[in-house]
Amino acid sequence: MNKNEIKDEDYFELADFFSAFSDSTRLKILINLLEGEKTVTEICNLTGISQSAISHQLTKLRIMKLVKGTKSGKYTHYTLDDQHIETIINYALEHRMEP
Amino acid sequence: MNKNEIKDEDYFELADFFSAFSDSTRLKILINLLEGEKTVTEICNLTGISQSAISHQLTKLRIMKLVKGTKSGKYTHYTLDDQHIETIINYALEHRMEP
DNA sequence: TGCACGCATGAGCATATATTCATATATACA
DNA sequence: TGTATATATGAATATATGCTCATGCGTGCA
Repeated sequence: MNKNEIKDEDYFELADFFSAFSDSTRLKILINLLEGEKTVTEICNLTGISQSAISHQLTKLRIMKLVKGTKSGKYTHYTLDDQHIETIINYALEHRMEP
Repeated sequence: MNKNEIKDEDYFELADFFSAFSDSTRLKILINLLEGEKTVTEICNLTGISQSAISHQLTKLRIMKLVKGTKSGKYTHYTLDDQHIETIINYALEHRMEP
C-alpha cells in the first residue's frame, strides 16, 4: 500500500487499532481467549485481575470489535472476534524474542 | 508460543511495543521512513507536524529501538531500525481494509 | 565572527486512560 | 421468594501521554 493512499483519518484508525494491544490487561485477555471461549470470571481467575477492570476492558475490546460476548444465563461467554489477533500477537512475540 | 511461557513482565513489554504504533504522529513518522532515510525537518514537512512534536516522538521511537538517528553536520538522518515495522503496519492496514 | 538553521529537550498544561469503589441488573438455586 | 452469583457500568482518582512554548547547543555560511 502506497503512503499517499493513506488519509489522515486512516492514521487515527490505525493508531486506535494498535492501542487495543497497548495495554497489558487487554493483552492478557486476548491471549487467554486464544485458547477459546471464556467467561468473565474465568478470565479474572486466569489473570488475577479484578472483575471490574476485566469487564471495563472487555467492553473496550467489544467496541473495537476484537472480542464478542454471548450471554447465556448468568454468564457471558467471550470469544475472539477478529482472525488477525493471533497472527499479530504471535508476530510481536517473535519480534520480542530477537537478540 | 504457549501462553504459559509468557511471564507477567512480558505482557508489559509487549504492550510497550504495541504502544509505539498507537499514536498517529508516530505512525506518520514510521510510514514516512518506510520510503527511506529522512531528516527531522523533512519529516515535519511531509507530515505537517511541528518540529518539537516530531522530535519528541522521534526520541521515543529511538528509545523503543524502532528508529535510529545518525548525526551528520547539522542534520540528523533517521532510518527505521526494526525490520518488522513494515510487516506489522502492512498487516494492520490490510486488516483495516476488511468489510 | 556572528547569525541562521537543524535539532533536542525541559516545563507546563490539557487530555486520555486504567483502576477501584459502589452499585445496578439479571439469573439460578436453596 | 430470598439470597448468592455473574456481569456491567458510572463516578472518582491517579497516572500517563502528547502537545506547545521556550530555550539551549552545535554547525555552517555570509
